[in-house]
Amino acid sequence: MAANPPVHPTPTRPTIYDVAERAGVSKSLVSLVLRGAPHVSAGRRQAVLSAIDELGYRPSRAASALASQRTRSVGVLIDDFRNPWFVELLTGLRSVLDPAGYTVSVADFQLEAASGRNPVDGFLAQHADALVLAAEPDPSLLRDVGAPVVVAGVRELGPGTLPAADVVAGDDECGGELATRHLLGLGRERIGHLSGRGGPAAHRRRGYEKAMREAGLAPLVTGAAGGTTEQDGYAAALALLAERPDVSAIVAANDVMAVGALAALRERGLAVPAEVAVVGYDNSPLAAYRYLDLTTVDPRSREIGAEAARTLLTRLENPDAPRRRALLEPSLVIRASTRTA
Amino acid sequence: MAANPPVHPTPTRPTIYDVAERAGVSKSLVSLVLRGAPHVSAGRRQAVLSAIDELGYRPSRAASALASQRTRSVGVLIDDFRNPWFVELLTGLRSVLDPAGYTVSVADFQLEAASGRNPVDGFLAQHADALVLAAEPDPSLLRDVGAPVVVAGVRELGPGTLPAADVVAGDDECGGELATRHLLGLGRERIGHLSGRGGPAAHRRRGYEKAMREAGLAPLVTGAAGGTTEQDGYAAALALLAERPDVSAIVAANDVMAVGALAALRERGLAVPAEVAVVGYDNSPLAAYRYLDLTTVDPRSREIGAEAARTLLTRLENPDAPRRRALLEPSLVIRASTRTA
DNA sequence: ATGAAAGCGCTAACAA
DNA sequence: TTGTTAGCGCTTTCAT
Repeated sequence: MAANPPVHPTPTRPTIYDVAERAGVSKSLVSLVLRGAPHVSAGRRQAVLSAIDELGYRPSRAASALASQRTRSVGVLIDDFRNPWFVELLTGLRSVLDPAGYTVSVADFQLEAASGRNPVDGFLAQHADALVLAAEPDPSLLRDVGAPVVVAGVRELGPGTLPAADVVAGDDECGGELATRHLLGLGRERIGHLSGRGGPAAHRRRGYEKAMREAGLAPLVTGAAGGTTEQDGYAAALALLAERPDVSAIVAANDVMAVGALAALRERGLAVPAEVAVVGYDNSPLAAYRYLDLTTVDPRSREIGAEAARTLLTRLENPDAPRRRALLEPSLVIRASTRTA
Repeated sequence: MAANPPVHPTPTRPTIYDVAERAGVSKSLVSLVLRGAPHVSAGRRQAVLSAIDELGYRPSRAASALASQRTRSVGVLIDDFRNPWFVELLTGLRSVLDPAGYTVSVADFQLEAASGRNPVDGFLAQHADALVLAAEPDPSLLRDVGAPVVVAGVRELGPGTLPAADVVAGDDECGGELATRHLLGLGRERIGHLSGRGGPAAHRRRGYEKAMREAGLAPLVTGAAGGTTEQDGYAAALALLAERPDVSAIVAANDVMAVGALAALRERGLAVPAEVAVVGYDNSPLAAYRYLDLTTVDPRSREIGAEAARTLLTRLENPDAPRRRALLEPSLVIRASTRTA
């Protein structure tokens, strides 16, 4: 069939060829200018730059990736977009990846899994140069990852997983201790803990238990087999109150669980912090809401992100460097939920 | 120079060539199998499939994008990762884009802007076939977007922007009315509104004002020049209370602002909902927290996402189809913050 | 139903 | 300092 002449002059995007022609140079020179090569004469560089501008040229990542076998991009796998702790992590990551010329693309583990896709595969198909895991993924997802992986924010992966990955995380055990000792320092002794499944929760729980034992007190944990949402926090708090109606303080495995606990306490007519003090974990935006004003452990997610990025860059330069494993020390943010007069 | 033999057997990923060789067919056939072409004999198809499996082959998106000039990917630009309304939107988008074989990649406008990058450029460089804007972006970012754009969730762009974009959004004006009429139906008459900058807030405000006028009441709006965060909500609520200490209900431009208002009301010793009823907007996860239990307008973000995706697919098939502009009707979710008795 | 061959837009030696 | 020249891995006519 005869092709109809296109109605609009085919808006095919300009290539280096077009730029080169317009600037009166070769494509290689254009490529050099784009990559900021050092030995290009000012005149030619300027010519190329204006040609780029006039044509509205944008380099094709696909072509560049194909030719160079690298994308200068890193894939970041977030645990769950609904838990906004990742925003700070991302900010930290970008603060070092951006200046280094890397692009970051993010995906949400929950969402991907819900679609029946393997998010790691997705990044690999996109030729991400490296992966950041801000999640505790199923080990099976990680077989044959050819790219360097940094686990950020989660202290440990399941047994046998990814021995080669670098890890940059908050010291959750220390954080659990910190929260508990704060409460002990306030004179509270009947301190319960709301926990959940998964590595981070387990470490936080361990910290709580350690602090309790060292104070000669018996730990009391609920919810350890459940999830870590607001609803789970609510349920775990009810369980705690049922088992020990006289609790005087609660350490939650994260901020949203702490909010769930607030609801349970209100239902039982217990005043916070007067009768029961509450500490969360994550220092999420939630904890700072005036209406909640939650004391919380700050894992310093932004710094974790920055450090993870640095680790990544190092690993990219030197694939055989020894495995890195950094634990950042958390700090405590004291707010109204533990402030007694 | 003589190439040193690589220390590790170069772990170069397999290509269609490798697959073809192993399966004893041509590269073209492999490509056909990958694309699910109809006229391939079962035997060869099987051979190719097992070769793929044995080799752990993953197609290179870069090569495919370059050769086919399409990526089957759409870029989604989120307003702000901190406001989790986008999660439902994304879920809706993916519910139709996934089955259609499209990949979605997301970026956060705030984060990108903070890095001094143009997020739209980023998507374009990645060869996204189309863009979804779940934000109200600066018009200047959108010059020369060669790809179809669908604006999702935000009703209107600034003047003169992107006349060619399709729009799928919630009817925010209707939502504002809905919230206000609900309060009026409860017998409240001294209803104030907390507003903020930007299109969505403006529409919601208009709905509130309309409902008030139709009820013969004088609207009272604060915060219209400010932001839309929890802090802004707190400040706007204080301003409202200063101007009209006897308010009996508050409509907030979104859920986080409503939470800010709760704090202000508590500070003033006003009981919710007994003395002051509060309505939010977005039906975000926040509103469902038991401790907050906020009546809120549900824009039906998931459906907006699905509809936006359908619109996108249509546009991709037919670039010259007439511009689409759909407004979904919001509904009200009634919770404790307006439940009297 | 299957194969051959010509690119897609760019990078990276190498040559000049 | 700049130009030439091969590909990178895949898609896509066009033959067969």
